[in-house]
Amino acid sequence: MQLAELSKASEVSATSIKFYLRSGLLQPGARLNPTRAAYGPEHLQRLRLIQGLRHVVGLGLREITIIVDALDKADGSAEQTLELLGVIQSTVLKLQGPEVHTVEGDAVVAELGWPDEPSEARNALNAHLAAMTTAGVSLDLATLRTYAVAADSIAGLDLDITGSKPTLDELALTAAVGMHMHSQLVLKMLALAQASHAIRRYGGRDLLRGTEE
Amino acid sequence: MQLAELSKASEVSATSIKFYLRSGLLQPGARLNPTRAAYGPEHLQRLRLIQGLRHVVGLGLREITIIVDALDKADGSAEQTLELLGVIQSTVLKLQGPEVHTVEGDAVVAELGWPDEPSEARNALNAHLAAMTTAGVSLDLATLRTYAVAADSIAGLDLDITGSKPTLDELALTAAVGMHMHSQLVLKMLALAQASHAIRRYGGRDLLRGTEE
DNA sequence: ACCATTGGATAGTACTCCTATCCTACAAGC
DNA sequence: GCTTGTAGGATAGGAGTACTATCCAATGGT
Repeated sequence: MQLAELSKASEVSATSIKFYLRSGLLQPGARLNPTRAAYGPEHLQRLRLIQGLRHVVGLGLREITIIVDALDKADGSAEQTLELLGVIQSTVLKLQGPEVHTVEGDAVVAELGWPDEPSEARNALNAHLAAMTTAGVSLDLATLRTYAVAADSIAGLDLDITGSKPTLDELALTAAVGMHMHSQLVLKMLALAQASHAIRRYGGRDLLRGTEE
Repeated sequence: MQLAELSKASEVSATSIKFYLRSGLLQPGARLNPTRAAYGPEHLQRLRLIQGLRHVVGLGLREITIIVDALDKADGSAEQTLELLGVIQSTVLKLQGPEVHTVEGDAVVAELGWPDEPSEARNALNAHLAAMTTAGVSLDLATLRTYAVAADSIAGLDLDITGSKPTLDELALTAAVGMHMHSQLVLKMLALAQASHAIRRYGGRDLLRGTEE
């Protein structure tokens, strides 16, 4: 398979494929001679992954690069695949941040019986709790506990990402799309729940109590 | 207060303020003469709102324009303030989408006893459910119910946005920052919960079951 | 041998969010 | 009254992202 064929099969323009090659998102094909290269099904798969991460999950090229690099490092062993899924989680859910520590985070972990181990997710939670305090958004431990219990009940459900995906690229795409879709679903469900509560409480009016009027 | 003073008070460069004026994000000041205008505290407030929406919530200028326009239409009555909060919710949580209808959405609303009324949030949920089906992300009703119950338990908590904010601009900023921070908190909590479940289940390894190796 | 194609590289486009600069009128001090 | 300086309007430029179009020499199939 050469460039034109790869382009047609993936529905990505030849120029865009060249662009991805230059950007390091796509491995170069096997060089046949100085001006020709052959691409295989792995390139098609990678292109599908890139397109999915780009247009379904909405990641930028820099973020896609992170996932693709992790993918190229992984060899298919369970350890490295778990590591890969961790990279995907932190990239899709934008967990990156400086290392922070908060008492509230520890309290939640202890209370829910979650393993007391450092992780990017835990650090992101801590960093966000600190940011909320900085931004002056009040948050008591009872609220946090409610969030944690809700998250705990959800978390048992959507881990079955790893059905029977033949390639790591497909696994990565399924995992990323699944994480993105589920997290967005939770957000939207939350929005509807809030709107519903507001309507039920105030009958569509009188939401404000302490305002003028 | 003239441009330079407004700039110093708001910590926004004079050129940026001019840019916001051109973009319609900031109302023009009271014209003193053809080349001079006076700005009041409402301009300072508006700038603080813009900066907060831009850098804390991470909205684009187009989205900020939507909120600012809703703000300028609102007169402080309860109805219009509720409407304003709806606009803020749908902008901050990115709920906009085409009108869709799904049976799952109706089932959730019925089951949770939420009022059976159309809303942007409900529509966004329906649209997202349809998108998940299209993307091939499996989702059974039991999972959806778990999400809904979790959302329901959370929703009762963070509606107390409307403490005693003297101006609509301050109310809008507090509401937007609160919604953003809480939704991100839920996402991060969910990530930690998932990571914790994974560690607890697999002891940090053997996450994969149906893969090679 | 020939002509289209390949792949490499450079430059340009579209979009967003500013920032720098220029210009002219006006205000205030002397 | 005159100079100096600042306001405010407008235009152009700049940085970042994600492509897209074009050019070109080497080459492969016919």
